Amino acid sequence: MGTPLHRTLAAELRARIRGGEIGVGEMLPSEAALCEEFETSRGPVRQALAALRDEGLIGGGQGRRAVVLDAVPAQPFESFQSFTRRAELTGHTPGQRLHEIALRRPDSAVAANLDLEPADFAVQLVRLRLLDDRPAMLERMTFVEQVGRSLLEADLNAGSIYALLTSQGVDLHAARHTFDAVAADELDAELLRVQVGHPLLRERRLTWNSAGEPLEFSEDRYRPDLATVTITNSRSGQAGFTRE
Amino acid sequence: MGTPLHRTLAAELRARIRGGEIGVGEMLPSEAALCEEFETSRGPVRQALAALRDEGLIGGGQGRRAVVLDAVPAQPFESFQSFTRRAELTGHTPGQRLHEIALRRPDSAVAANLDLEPADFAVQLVRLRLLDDRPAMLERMTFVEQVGRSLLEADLNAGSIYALLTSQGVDLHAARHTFDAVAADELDAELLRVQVGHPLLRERRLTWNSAGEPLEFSEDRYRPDLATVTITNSRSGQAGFTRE
DNA sequence: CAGTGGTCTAGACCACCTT
DNA sequence: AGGTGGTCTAGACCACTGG
Repeated sequence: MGTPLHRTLAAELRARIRGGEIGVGEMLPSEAALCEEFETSRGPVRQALAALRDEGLIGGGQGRRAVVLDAVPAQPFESFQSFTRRAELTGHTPGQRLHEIALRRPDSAVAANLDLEPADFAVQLVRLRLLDDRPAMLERMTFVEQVGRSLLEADLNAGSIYALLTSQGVDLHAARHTFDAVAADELDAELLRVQVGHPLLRERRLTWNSAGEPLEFSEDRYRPDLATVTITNSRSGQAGFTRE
Repeated sequence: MGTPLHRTLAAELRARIRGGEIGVGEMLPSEAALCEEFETSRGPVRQALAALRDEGLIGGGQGRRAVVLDAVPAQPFESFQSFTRRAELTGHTPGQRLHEIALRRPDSAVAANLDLEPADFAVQLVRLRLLDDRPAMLERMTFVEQVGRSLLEADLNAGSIYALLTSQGVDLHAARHTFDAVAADELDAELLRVQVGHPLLRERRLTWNSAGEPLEFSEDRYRPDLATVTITNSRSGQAGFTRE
């Protein structure tokens, strides 16, 4: 025996859900029907359904057929890191306008987060992000010089920085995101087209490689009427992320 | 039939572990032994063991006896749901002051999220949360009547609502959290001791059971100088949560 | 090697939901 | 009333772990 039957069944059902063959809100076949289709007994079928239930993919109850609750996205890390990816997942058109990019010594707070010496340089950029052509988020990013160098020559009005860096082999492995709220300053107000003092959702993010070395420290500010951050978590431990 | 046998078994084994009858690092009886002791077949025994495994209480593997890993599980889900738990984890002292609790028909937006009919009642409460005696967060919670009833008689100035509900067997299985920023309204300003219009971090949360039925819809507002939300995610998929 | 858990079968009865 | 999932039984074979 290779893979257990119940794992094969769970994978098959996940594929049908993800592929849209069974849409959100629609009912799964009954356990009896699945038994017949896969020529097996109820044991493996129920084990597979329990796995999907744990993942939050399906719900239901006694006497009722199981119902598809969600069609979970595949790559939680990437979709959480990349504004571009998230926008595409939620059906919006992402855009961007570079405001500035510079090679300079970052201020001491940023340097401390990136574990830099006072003399070290970093690549900093300010970029306005658009959703369906409306200004939705302002990002102030700082990359350690080694990683940021290539950005100086890249076309930053083209698309996702994360996709670019990953394609160049940069090992973006994990990140810590901290959320709070701030009042819009003058630059925020100008670029996001809100009043000075308007409440903005702030995300500060430290990204590091698999050796634990910091690569990026950034601060993003969201217009709350155009963009929010959503996290789904369940008791089984799985978590998924979106922003829209 | 009243309580299913596998639940009774799980409760009995939990009690033995929590009571120290089977210490951390010690082995559980074999499945066969448990079958004999409780005069049942392997089905219910395995279902009970699977529940303990889910809770992180026991470990083990093919060919090996199950081993007690911990007497009290610390679930990532719970630590993300519970302000009390998070405060304790970060070394702060949590506190709370109940502002009001009511049984009423919620407004239509809340009712829609909880999938309620216009005539349905729900339990709503407003509670100020403290960190080291300073007002840090204001929560406006709504529970479906079935779940919220027990809160009307509970001492809500005592501690965690999530711990209370879980101990009563309420199946809190998954949640979706949405973050943005809002300006403080008059109630926020009074209780959190900030100016009207001050930026606050807002979290809206929908919690549901494993059948996919909504149980709770809440809105929390954080003073950004006293409390933030932090999420760590990595390419390997697992995610962890804290707020401080 | 024997013991153990992982998996699967083929039934059965009950409680609940829909009709 | 019939369909459906929740639960339970009493077997069976396999893969892995341990002495």
